[in-house]
Amino acid sequence: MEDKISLLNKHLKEKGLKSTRQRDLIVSEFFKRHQHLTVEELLERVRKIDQGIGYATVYRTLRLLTECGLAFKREFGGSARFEHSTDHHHDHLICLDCGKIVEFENDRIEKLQAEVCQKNRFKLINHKMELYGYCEKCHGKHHE
Amino acid sequence: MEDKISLLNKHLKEKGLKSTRQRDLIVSEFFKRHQHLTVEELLERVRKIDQGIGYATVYRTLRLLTECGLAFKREFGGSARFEHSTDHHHDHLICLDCGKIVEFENDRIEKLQAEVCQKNRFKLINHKMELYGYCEKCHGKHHE
DNA sequence: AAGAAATTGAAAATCAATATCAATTAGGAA
DNA sequence: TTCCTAATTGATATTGATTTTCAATTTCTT
Ligand SMILES: [Mn+2]
Ligand SMILES: [Mn+2]
Ligand SMILES: [Zn+2]
Ligand SMILES: [Zn+2]
Repeated sequence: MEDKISLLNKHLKEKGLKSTRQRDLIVSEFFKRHQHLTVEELLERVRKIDQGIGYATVYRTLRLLTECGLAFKREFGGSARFEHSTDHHHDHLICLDCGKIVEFENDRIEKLQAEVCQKNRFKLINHKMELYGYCEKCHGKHHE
Repeated sequence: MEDKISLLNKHLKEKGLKSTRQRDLIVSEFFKRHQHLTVEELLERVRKIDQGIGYATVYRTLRLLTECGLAFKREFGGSARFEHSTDHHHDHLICLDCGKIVEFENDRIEKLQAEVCQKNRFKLINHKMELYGYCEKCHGKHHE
């Protein structure tokens, strides 16, 4: 977390941007743990500490983090979610019932995706793979 | 196309829904060829034939087709796109420059996805896989 | 032909996200 | 420190896509 914040500060300096009480709070809450948060959820958390944080400021801060490569924006449907950026690419399993998100990496799939692109003469830039289903707990529920 | 329309009529009867001039036109334009159309694009086409079609009616008709399994809704970013439903599941390659959409099926990837779900004890319901990049033509352009 | 229920188009409402703007704040220069 | 300017903030308005509302019209069954 410290290195992430110093990377951000470096970015701010370079771009002539400023460090503010609100920005610092939002960033430090965001980096507390690796999760996939909506703007709304992060806003809720920072407001527990500073009542007056504006809605737009959270949007702006997450955009800033995304732009400087410290956060990834995910569009799973509904509101966008943001997570800490990671060294390795990963994809997601999403529970249709409770919303649980599980991350996975699968090199074999990635290789096959590259093959598909080659076959179709596409230069692959990025991809989105989301597996939707029911997590163990929720699947159990459905069978009473 | 005929069978699709008779399937739709069957669905309408069952649900006590009606066949209208507008609905029929929108449906027949939609089924003319297999494409991935936005509401806007389909509206444009039907308005060449009937000026007065309202855009809410196109939304409503595409929702109807989706609900009765005759259309798939795709969310590639920006406005939603709709395509004819197909027997076999397929995924998409999307050109970031010209928007070209190429369909593909890859059983090996599907198998691996199922494996990932098993490993994580998820019951897989559906998935989304979109490969974004540059088609041959557009990749060429970028290297002048 | 009559009547009930569905449908239509226009306009308003919704939802997530972005832009606007006056007031405030940060941080480098003096 | 104090000044100054540019960046930032929060509230609010706006946007873009989609859905809803509603009065007028149409369909379809009797
Ligand atoms: Mn993740
Ligand atoms: Mn398709
Ligand atoms: Zn679950
Ligand atoms: Zn292209």
